[in-house]
Amino acid sequence: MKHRSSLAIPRLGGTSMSIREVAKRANVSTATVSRAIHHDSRVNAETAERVWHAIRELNYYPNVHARSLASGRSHIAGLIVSDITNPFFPELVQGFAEAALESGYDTLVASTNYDAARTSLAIRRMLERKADGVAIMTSEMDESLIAELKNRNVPMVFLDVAEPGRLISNLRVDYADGVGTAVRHLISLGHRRIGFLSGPDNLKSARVRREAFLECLSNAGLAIEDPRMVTDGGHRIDGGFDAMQRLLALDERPTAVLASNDLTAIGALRAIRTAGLRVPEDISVVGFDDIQLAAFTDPPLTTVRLPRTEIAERAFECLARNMDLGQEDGTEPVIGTKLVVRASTAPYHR
Amino acid sequence: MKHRSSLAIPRLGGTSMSIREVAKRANVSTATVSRAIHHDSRVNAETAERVWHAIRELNYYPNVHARSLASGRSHIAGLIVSDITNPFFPELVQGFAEAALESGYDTLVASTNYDAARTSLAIRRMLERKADGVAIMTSEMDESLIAELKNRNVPMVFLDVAEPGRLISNLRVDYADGVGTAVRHLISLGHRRIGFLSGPDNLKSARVRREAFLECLSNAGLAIEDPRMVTDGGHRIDGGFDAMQRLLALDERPTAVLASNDLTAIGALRAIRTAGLRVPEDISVVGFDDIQLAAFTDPPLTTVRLPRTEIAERAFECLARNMDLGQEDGTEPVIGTKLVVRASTAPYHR
DNA sequence: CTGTTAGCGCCTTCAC
DNA sequence: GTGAAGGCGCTAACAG
Repeated sequence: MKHRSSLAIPRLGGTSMSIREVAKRANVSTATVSRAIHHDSRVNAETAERVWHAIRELNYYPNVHARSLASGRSHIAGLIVSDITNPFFPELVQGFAEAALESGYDTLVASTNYDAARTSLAIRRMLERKADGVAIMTSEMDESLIAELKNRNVPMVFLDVAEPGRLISNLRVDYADGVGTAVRHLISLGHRRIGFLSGPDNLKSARVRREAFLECLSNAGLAIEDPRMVTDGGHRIDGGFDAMQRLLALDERPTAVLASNDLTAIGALRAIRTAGLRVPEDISVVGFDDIQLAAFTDPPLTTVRLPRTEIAERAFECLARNMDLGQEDGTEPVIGTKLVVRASTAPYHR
Repeated sequence: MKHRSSLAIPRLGGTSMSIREVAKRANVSTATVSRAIHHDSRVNAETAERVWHAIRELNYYPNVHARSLASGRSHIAGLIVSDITNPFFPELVQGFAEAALESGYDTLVASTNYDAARTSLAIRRMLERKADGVAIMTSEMDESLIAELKNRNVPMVFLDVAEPGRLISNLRVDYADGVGTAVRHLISLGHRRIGFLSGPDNLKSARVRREAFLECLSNAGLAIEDPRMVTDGGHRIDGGFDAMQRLLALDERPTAVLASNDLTAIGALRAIRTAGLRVPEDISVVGFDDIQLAAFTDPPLTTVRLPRTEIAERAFECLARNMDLGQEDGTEPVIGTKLVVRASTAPYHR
């Protein structure tokens, strides 16, 4: 019989005790301990109590790796985001991780940095760690890697970029509705010349918002003539700043602008003030997302709230449906938005 | 001989191929495959190449759980933060995760939400997942759980709250220096009545900043007479807003204020503007941290930069030192700060 | 209701 | 330089 040398020097990671010692202590087999831990109804209540007693006494807890290996389930939920540094994501991560935790899952977060190579890496890590399900909350996705996940029957949930299918869910955000509400809000305030600070064109959600904006204006009989009224703000503060400056330089500058996200709107706020104009007296500004900061800009930003915590929770629910409930089909919950009126919008007055 | 039923229905998580199939394909034993994977110098170069070829052909990658189980190392680095939703942390998480990834570690992030119970839970999870090292970047720490990590020889690194020791490192931020630079900056601009928006008193780093402020003023012969010039902003935007209002209500209001963090400063900015005053013309404001947002407030915030990415990288380095280099002692790197002068400070003029 | 036992996939000593 | 084989800690048949 071979023994792993029982080192005198404590090796890193230390030595934890195993199910066997609990078994010995409780005078049962390891199988029974395992059952007791999993609250298997077949074990005698008294026996179970004895086992739990031993567990507590020994301060034992299971080795998840052994468990994963034997059971084939890792109890890890993957979450892939674009950039945790973008204020949109932390709440998403938090909400997801929390929901996961409640169901006994740890969350493995990966950031793609909007980069294809890192996206592959992220998915690779999910595969390696054998994530039981993966939420992909980014738009840059690598089809072949996704296929790999699909092949291995890993449930997935996307944010607005996929069709639901077997083990694949999709959260559908009703951007059009959000944009519509915002535009109608501006129109009802008397604005007629409304500009749009769009997001990156390769972002589907950004395209959807822009299209919705255009359509909405057109429906209201306010179709845009000057194409320069729609300009790219890149979904970032500096981009929004530059884009707004472009709008301000127009002969007929807008009396109100809608931004594709809050960061852009914040940049716009600054550009307007830098130009010596006031918000909302001279120009009204509406954002999109309602990041925490939006309530604290100057003036506080009127914006369309995208409920990130709800998105996170729904996303996990979709996965849990497949992971824990044994369903094989995907779903497509719709995520609503809500206009939050603060102080960056006001009635038009010439 | 018993077989695990080879299901017709693909079970979740799918079936991945194992080292054995690679071995077969490369006409070697599993041991050799294992060695090749780990670049063990004892394997013949040609053999190794054959193995790698097979690996690529089969698109094989190792099962980390089996690996962890057998090797006793999880290649997981734990990171415990207070609140990922606080703008201070995302960059920290990102920097840490990136550094970890480069060394082949995945990061397990846990959020304590400033709550003791959740802190225990976080540490418990680290233990369960057998993290090879844990960075604890929060101040609420549970001594007994920490002891548990210590017992199991899990390397740890703290941010400014612990003494270094065996397998324990500590990052020491030179807050005093940062505060000093900021105060001297204000003094050199001619300010004499300087207020301080402090942080929560139970936060060691907040206390250090306040003490440093007091001492610095006193050294400059500007010791504060009115205790109301130092008031708690709670390290949050709304707290900063309220705190600043209190300062503004003073008979002799300050001509400049230093905030214990940027969030507080942002709240102060708003309070000042709301009161009809201007920054920096009427009051200068200095923040602390230099969160991304600081560059985009109005006016852009002069602040003391706390290099979060550097902190993150150093933290991982400390762990790696124990995890990978086999060192047993801890270290205590000093993290410097740097004054970033933007537009929220200006010379005093009556 | 409980015990026995064969793996899960990999690493690692030992023998060749 | 390579192979054989035990064991990491746990789960899940299967047998009682």
